[in-house]
Amino acid sequence: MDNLDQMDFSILNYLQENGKRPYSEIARLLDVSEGTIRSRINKMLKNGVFEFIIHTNPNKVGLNVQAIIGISTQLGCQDAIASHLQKYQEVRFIGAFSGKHDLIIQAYFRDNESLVHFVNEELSKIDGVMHADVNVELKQFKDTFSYMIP
Amino acid sequence: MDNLDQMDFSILNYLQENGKRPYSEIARLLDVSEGTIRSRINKMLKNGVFEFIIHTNPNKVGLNVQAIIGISTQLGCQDAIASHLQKYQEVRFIGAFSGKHDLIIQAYFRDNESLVHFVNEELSKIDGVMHADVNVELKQFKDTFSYMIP
DNA sequence: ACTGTTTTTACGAAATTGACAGAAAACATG
DNA sequence: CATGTTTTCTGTCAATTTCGTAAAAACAGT
Repeated sequence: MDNLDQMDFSILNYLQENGKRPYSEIARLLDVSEGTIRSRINKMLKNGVFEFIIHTNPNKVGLNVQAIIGISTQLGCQDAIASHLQKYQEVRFIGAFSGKHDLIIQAYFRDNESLVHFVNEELSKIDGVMHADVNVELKQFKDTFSYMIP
Repeated sequence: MDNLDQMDFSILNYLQENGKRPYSEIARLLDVSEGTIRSRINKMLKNGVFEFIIHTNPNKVGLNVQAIIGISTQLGCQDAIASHLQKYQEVRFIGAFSGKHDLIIQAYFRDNESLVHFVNEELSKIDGVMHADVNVELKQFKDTFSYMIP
Protein backbone atom coordinates (compact mmCIF):
# COMPACT_ATOMS: atom_id res chain seq x y z
CA MET A 1 0.00 0.00 0.00
CA ASP A 2 2.69 2.46 0.80
CA ASN A 3 6.14 1.07 0.42
CA LEU A 4 8.53 3.94 0.28
CA ASP A 5 11.53 3.63 -1.99
CA GLN A 6 14.82 5.44 -2.03
CA MET A 7 13.42 8.37 -3.98
CA ASP A 8 10.64 8.86 -1.46
CA PHE A 9 13.17 8.99 1.33
CA SER A 10 15.26 11.48 -0.59
CA ILE A 11 12.21 13.66 -1.07
CA LEU A 12 11.47 13.50 2.65
CA ASN A 13 15.03 14.41 3.48
CA TYR A 14 14.94 17.44 1.24
CA LEU A 15 11.64 18.55 2.70
CA GLN A 16 12.90 18.11 6.24
CA GLU A 17 15.56 20.67 5.52
CA ASN A 18 12.95 23.10 4.33
CA GLY A 19 9.24 22.46 4.12
CA LYS A 20 8.83 25.20 1.53
CA ARG A 21 11.17 23.72 -1.02
CA PRO A 22 9.32 23.65 -4.34
CA TYR A 23 8.66 20.45 -6.28
CA SER A 24 10.69 21.75 -9.19
CA GLU A 25 13.80 22.20 -7.08
CA ILE A 26 13.55 18.70 -5.66
CA ALA A 27 13.00 17.44 -9.19
CA ARG A 28 16.22 19.10 -10.33
CA LEU A 29 18.11 17.69 -7.37
CA LEU A 30 16.90 14.18 -8.05
CA ASP A 31 17.00 14.53 -11.81
CA VAL A 32 13.42 13.57 -12.52
CA SER A 33 10.44 15.53 -13.72
CA GLU A 34 8.51 17.86 -11.51
CA GLY A 35 5.34 15.81 -11.98
CA THR A 36 7.01 12.77 -10.48
CA ILE A 37 7.87 14.64 -7.32
CA ARG A 38 4.38 16.05 -7.10
CA SER A 39 2.62 12.73 -7.52
CA ARG A 40 4.89 11.05 -5.01
CA ILE A 41 4.41 13.78 -2.46
CA ASN A 42 0.65 13.69 -2.90
CA LYS A 43 0.64 9.95 -2.53
CA MET A 44 2.64 10.13 0.68
CA LEU A 45 0.37 12.83 2.01
CA LYS A 46 -2.66 10.70 1.22
CA ASN A 47 -1.09 7.75 3.01
CA GLY A 48 -0.25 9.79 6.08
CA VAL A 49 3.50 9.41 5.70
CA PHE A 50 4.05 13.06 6.52
CA GLU A 51 2.40 16.43 6.66
CA PHE A 52 3.40 20.01 6.08
CA ILE A 53 3.46 21.94 9.33
CA ILE A 54 5.22 24.81 11.00
CA HIS A 55 7.34 24.47 14.08
CA THR A 56 6.77 27.40 16.38
CA ASN A 57 9.43 28.38 18.87
CA PRO A 58 7.51 28.16 22.16
CA ASN A 59 9.53 30.90 23.84
CA LYS A 60 8.82 33.34 21.05
CA VAL A 61 5.08 32.92 21.39
CA GLY A 62 4.84 33.30 25.12
CA LEU A 63 5.05 29.68 26.18
CA ASN A 64 7.94 29.98 28.58
CA VAL A 65 7.39 26.96 30.79
CA GLN A 66 7.80 23.51 29.36
CA ALA A 67 7.42 20.30 31.27
CA ILE A 68 7.61 16.58 30.84
CA ILE A 69 5.35 14.80 33.28
CA GLY A 70 5.55 11.11 34.08
CA ILE A 71 2.23 9.76 35.27
CA SER A 72 1.56 6.60 37.24
CA THR A 73 -1.94 5.32 36.67
CA GLN A 74 -4.14 2.68 38.14
CA LEU A 75 -4.24 -0.47 36.09
CA GLY A 76 -6.71 -0.21 33.25
CA CYS A 77 -7.07 3.55 33.37
CA GLN A 78 -4.45 4.50 30.81
CA ASP A 79 -6.72 4.90 27.83
CA ALA A 80 -9.34 6.89 29.68
CA ILE A 81 -6.76 9.23 31.16
CA ALA A 82 -4.98 9.66 27.86
CA SER A 83 -8.13 10.56 26.00
CA HIS A 84 -9.08 12.97 28.72
CA LEU A 85 -5.70 14.66 28.51
CA GLN A 86 -5.88 14.90 24.74
CA LYS A 87 -8.36 17.72 25.06
CA TYR A 88 -5.89 20.04 26.74
CA GLN A 89 -4.23 22.34 24.25
CA GLU A 90 -1.31 22.72 26.61
CA VAL A 91 -0.50 19.05 26.16
CA ARG A 92 1.65 18.52 23.10
CA PHE A 93 2.54 14.87 23.47
CA ILE A 94 0.98 11.87 25.16
CA GLY A 95 2.33 8.36 25.08
CA ALA A 96 1.89 5.11 26.96
CA PHE A 97 5.20 3.67 28.00
CA SER A 98 6.81 0.64 29.50
CA GLY A 99 9.12 1.70 32.25
CA LYS A 100 8.77 3.68 35.41
CA HIS A 101 5.79 5.67 34.19
CA ASP A 102 2.64 4.48 32.55
CA LEU A 103 1.98 7.70 30.70
CA ILE A 104 4.41 10.43 29.76
CA ILE A 105 3.22 13.78 28.53
CA GLN A 106 4.93 16.91 27.33
CA ALA A 107 3.17 20.21 27.83
CA TYR A 108 3.78 23.91 27.30
CA PHE A 109 2.54 26.65 29.59
CA ARG A 110 2.53 30.40 29.65
CA ASP A 111 4.08 30.55 33.11
CA ASN A 112 4.73 28.60 36.27
CA GLU A 113 1.34 29.42 37.62
CA SER A 114 -0.36 27.78 34.66
CA LEU A 115 1.75 24.69 35.12
CA VAL A 116 0.94 24.45 38.80
CA HIS A 117 -2.72 24.95 38.06
CA PHE A 118 -2.64 22.20 35.48
CA VAL A 119 -0.98 19.74 37.82
CA ASN A 120 -2.92 20.56 40.98
CA GLU A 121 -6.33 21.40 39.64
CA GLU A 122 -6.60 19.32 36.50
CA LEU A 123 -4.23 16.39 36.44
CA SER A 124 -4.61 15.47 40.09
CA LYS A 125 -8.35 15.30 39.78
CA ILE A 126 -8.49 12.84 36.95
CA ASP A 127 -9.70 9.42 38.02
CA GLY A 128 -6.98 6.82 38.13
CA VAL A 129 -4.04 9.19 38.28
CA MET A 130 -1.95 7.99 41.17
CA HIS A 131 1.20 10.01 40.91
CA ALA A 132 2.85 12.57 38.70
CA ASP A 133 6.55 13.28 38.35
CA VAL A 134 6.84 16.80 37.08
CA ASN A 135 10.04 17.71 35.28
CA VAL A 136 10.38 21.36 34.38
CA GLU A 137 12.62 22.17 31.47
CA LEU A 138 15.56 24.36 32.36
CA LYS A 139 17.31 24.39 29.03
CA GLN A 140 16.65 22.92 25.64
CA PHE A 141 19.52 21.43 23.70
CA LYS A 142 17.78 19.89 20.75
CA ASP A 143 14.31 19.75 19.27
CA THR A 144 14.47 18.50 15.75
CA PHE A 145 12.22 16.72 13.32
CA SER A 146 14.87 15.56 10.94
CA TYR A 147 14.59 11.92 11.74
CA MET A 148 17.26 9.62 10.62
CA ILE A 149 15.94 8.27 7.35
CA PRO A 150 17.78 5.63 5.31
CA MET B 1 12.60 43.49 18.34
CA ASP B 2 9.91 40.96 17.62
CA ASN B 3 6.71 41.66 19.42
CA LEU B 4 4.02 39.61 17.84
CA ASP B 5 0.59 41.13 17.54
CA GLN B 6 -2.78 39.56 17.04
CA MET B 7 -2.38 39.30 13.29
CA ASP B 8 0.89 37.42 13.68
CA PHE B 9 -0.77 34.93 15.98
CA SER B 10 -3.62 34.51 13.52
CA ILE B 11 -1.14 33.81 10.76
CA LEU B 12 0.59 31.22 12.92
CA ASN B 13 -2.70 29.58 13.72
CA TYR B 14 -3.63 29.30 10.09
CA LEU B 15 -0.24 27.88 9.22
CA GLN B 16 -0.43 25.38 12.05
CA GLU B 17 -3.53 23.94 10.43
CA ASN B 18 -1.67 23.56 7.16
CA GLY B 19 1.91 24.54 6.53
CA LYS B 20 1.28 24.83 2.80
CA ARG B 21 -1.47 27.38 3.00
CA PRO B 22 -0.61 30.15 0.51
CA TYR B 23 -0.03 33.74 1.54
CA SER B 24 -2.92 34.85 -0.59
CA GLU B 25 -5.38 32.58 1.15
CA ILE B 26 -4.32 33.80 4.58
CA ALA B 27 -4.58 37.33 3.23
CA ARG B 28 -8.17 36.72 2.18
CA LEU B 29 -9.00 35.19 5.54
CA LEU B 30 -7.57 38.15 7.42
CA ASP B 31 -8.73 40.72 4.91
CA VAL B 32 -5.37 42.30 4.19
CA SER B 33 -3.11 42.24 1.18
CA GLU B 34 -0.93 39.31 0.23
CA GLY B 35 2.19 41.45 0.68
CA THR B 36 1.36 42.06 4.30
CA ILE B 37 1.18 38.37 5.04
CA ARG B 38 4.38 37.76 3.13
CA SER B 39 6.37 40.44 4.91
CA ARG B 40 5.10 39.37 8.31
CA ILE B 41 5.92 35.74 7.65
CA ASN B 42 9.39 36.62 6.41
CA LYS B 43 9.98 38.77 9.44
CA MET B 44 8.93 36.00 11.79
CA LEU B 45 11.13 33.53 9.94
CA LYS B 46 14.06 35.91 10.23
CA ASN B 47 13.44 36.30 13.94
CA GLY B 48 13.22 32.56 14.50
CA VAL B 49 9.60 32.60 15.58
CA PHE B 50 8.82 29.55 13.50
CA GLU B 51 9.99 27.49 10.57
CA PHE B 52 8.41 25.51 7.79
CA ILE B 53 9.03 21.81 8.22
CA ILE B 54 7.42 18.48 7.60
CA HIS B 55 6.32 16.09 10.29
CA THR B 56 7.10 12.56 9.30
CA ASN B 57 5.15 9.71 10.81
CA PRO B 58 7.92 7.65 12.42
CA ASN B 59 6.12 4.35 11.94
CA LYS B 60 5.69 4.94 8.24
CA VAL B 61 9.39 5.49 7.68
CA GLY B 62 10.63 2.47 9.55
CA LEU B 63 11.23 4.00 12.96
CA ASN B 64 9.15 1.63 15.00
CA VAL B 65 10.72 1.98 18.41
CA GLN B 66 10.41 5.25 20.26
CA ALA B 67 11.77 5.94 23.70
CA ILE B 68 11.98 8.64 26.29
CA ILE B 69 15.07 8.27 28.41
CA GLY B 70 15.64 10.03 31.70
CA ILE B 71 19.31 10.45 32.46
CA SER B 72 20.97 11.10 35.79
CA THR B 73 24.27 12.87 35.39
CA GLN B 74 27.17 13.78 37.60
CA LEU B 75 27.10 17.34 38.72
CA GLY B 76 28.56 19.66 36.13
CA CYS B 77 28.43 17.18 33.27
CA GLN B 78 25.06 18.12 31.82
CA ASP B 79 26.27 20.41 29.07
CA ALA B 80 29.02 18.12 27.92
CA ILE B 81 26.69 15.13 27.79
CA ALA B 82 23.98 17.09 26.03
CA SER B 83 26.28 18.35 23.33
CA HIS B 84 27.65 14.88 22.86
CA LEU B 85 24.15 13.47 22.45
CA GLN B 86 23.19 16.17 20.00
CA LYS B 87 25.24 14.47 17.34
CA TYR B 88 23.09 11.37 17.31
CA GLN B 89 20.48 11.53 14.60
CA GLU B 90 18.34 9.09 16.56
CA VAL B 91 17.93 11.69 19.28
CA ARG B 92 15.08 14.01 18.51
CA PHE B 93 14.84 15.98 21.72
CA ILE B 94 17.22 16.86 24.53
CA GLY B 95 16.41 19.01 27.51
CA ALA B 96 17.84 19.75 30.92
CA PHE B 97 15.21 19.43 33.60
CA SER B 98 14.56 20.04 37.22
CA GLY B 99 13.02 16.99 38.77
CA LYS B 100 14.00 13.38 39.01
CA HIS B 101 16.19 13.42 35.91
CA ASP B 102 18.85 15.86 34.91
CA LEU B 103 18.48 15.25 31.22
CA ILE B 104 15.55 13.85 29.33
CA ILE B 105 15.84 12.78 25.73
CA GLN B 106 13.45 11.42 23.18
CA ALA B 107 14.80 9.16 20.48
CA TYR B 108 13.55 7.07 17.56
CA PHE B 109 15.01 3.76 16.51
CA ARG B 110 14.53 1.29 13.73
CA ASP B 111 14.06 -1.61 16.11
CA ASN B 112 14.65 -2.82 19.64
CA GLU B 113 18.14 -3.88 18.83
CA SER B 114 19.11 -0.37 17.79
CA LEU B 115 17.67 0.99 21.02
CA VAL B 116 19.56 -1.50 23.13
CA HIS B 117 22.73 -0.75 21.23
CA PHE B 118 22.27 2.94 21.80
CA VAL B 119 21.73 2.54 25.54
CA ASN B 120 24.37 -0.08 26.20
CA GLU B 121 27.09 0.85 23.77
CA GLU B 122 26.71 4.59 23.39
CA LEU B 123 24.85 6.19 26.26
CA SER B 124 26.41 4.10 28.99
CA LYS B 125 29.90 4.96 27.82
CA ILE B 126 29.53 8.71 27.98
CA ASP B 127 31.47 10.29 30.83
CA GLY B 128 29.28 11.51 33.65
CA VAL B 129 26.21 9.44 32.81
CA MET B 130 25.23 7.76 36.05
CA HIS B 131 21.90 6.22 35.28
CA ALA B 132 19.34 6.00 32.54
CA ASP B 133 15.65 5.28 32.90
CA VAL B 134 14.51 3.91 29.58
CA ASN B 135 10.83 4.23 28.77
CA VAL B 136 9.73 2.50 25.61
CA GLU B 137 6.65 3.86 23.93
CA LEU B 138 3.83 1.37 23.67
CA LYS B 139 1.20 3.63 22.20
CA GLN B 140 1.02 7.20 21.10
CA PHE B 141 -2.05 9.23 21.90
CA LYS B 142 -1.06 12.68 20.82
CA ASP B 143 1.82 14.35 19.03
CA THR B 144 0.82 17.78 17.92
CA PHE B 145 2.49 21.03 17.09
CA SER B 146 -0.53 23.23 17.31
CA TYR B 147 0.45 25.03 20.43
CA MET B 148 -2.10 26.99 22.26
CA ILE B 149 -1.59 30.50 20.94
CA PRO B 150 -3.51 33.51 22.28
C1' DA C 1 3.10 69.82 11.95
C1' DC C 2 7.48 67.84 10.31
C1' DT C 3 10.65 64.14 9.75
C1' DG C 4 12.31 59.64 9.65
C1' DT C 5 10.95 54.85 10.15
C1' DT C 6 8.11 51.04 9.60
C1' DT C 7 4.21 48.79 7.61
C1' DT C 8 0.98 48.13 4.11
C1' DT C 9 -0.62 48.14 -0.54
C1' DA C 10 -0.50 47.64 -5.55
C1' DC C 11 1.04 45.61 -9.69
C1' DG C 12 3.70 43.21 -13.16
C1' DA C 13 7.05 39.46 -13.95
C1' DA C 14 8.68 35.01 -12.80
C1' DA C 15 7.96 30.73 -10.80
C1' DT C 16 5.18 27.15 -8.99
C1' DT C 17 1.27 24.24 -8.86
C1' DG C 18 -2.64 21.43 -10.61
C1' DA C 19 -4.94 18.74 -14.12
C1' DC C 20 -4.82 15.84 -17.69
C1' DA C 21 -3.38 12.87 -21.50
C1' DG C 22 -0.12 10.10 -23.64
C1' DA C 23 4.38 7.50 -23.31
C1' DA C 24 7.17 4.55 -20.90
C1' DA C 25 8.15 1.26 -17.61
C1' DA C 26 7.09 -2.38 -14.44
C1' DC C 27 4.50 -6.35 -13.42
C1' DA C 28 1.96 -10.54 -13.45
C1' DT C 29 0.12 -14.27 -16.16
C1' DG C 30 -0.60 -17.55 -19.59
C1' DC D 1 8.47 -14.71 -24.34
C1' DA D 2 4.56 -12.40 -25.60
C1' DT D 3 0.53 -10.14 -23.89
C1' DG D 4 -2.43 -7.39 -21.49
C1' DT D 5 -2.83 -4.70 -17.27
C1' DT D 6 -1.45 -1.61 -14.04
C1' DT D 7 1.46 1.75 -12.35
C1' DT D 8 4.62 5.37 -12.81
C1' DC D 9 6.59 8.99 -15.28
C1' DT D 10 6.68 12.88 -18.45
C1' DG D 11 5.20 17.04 -20.96
C1' DT D 12 2.06 20.75 -21.69
C1' DC D 13 -0.94 24.54 -20.58
C1' DA D 14 -3.90 27.26 -17.66
C1' DA D 15 -4.54 28.93 -13.04
C1' DT D 16 -2.51 30.30 -9.01
C1' DT D 17 1.08 31.72 -6.13
C1' DT D 18 5.28 33.99 -5.09
C1' DC D 19 8.65 37.62 -5.63
C1' DG D 20 10.58 42.28 -6.32
C1' DT D 21 9.80 46.88 -6.00
C1' DA D 22 8.00 51.40 -5.61
C1' DA D 23 4.35 54.29 -3.86
C1' DA D 24 1.10 55.18 -0.19
C1' DA D 25 -0.21 54.99 4.48
C1' DA D 26 0.47 54.61 9.39
C1' DC D 27 3.19 55.56 13.30
C1' DA D 28 6.44 57.61 16.75
C1' DG D 29 9.19 61.26 18.45
C1' DT D 30 10.38 65.94 18.60
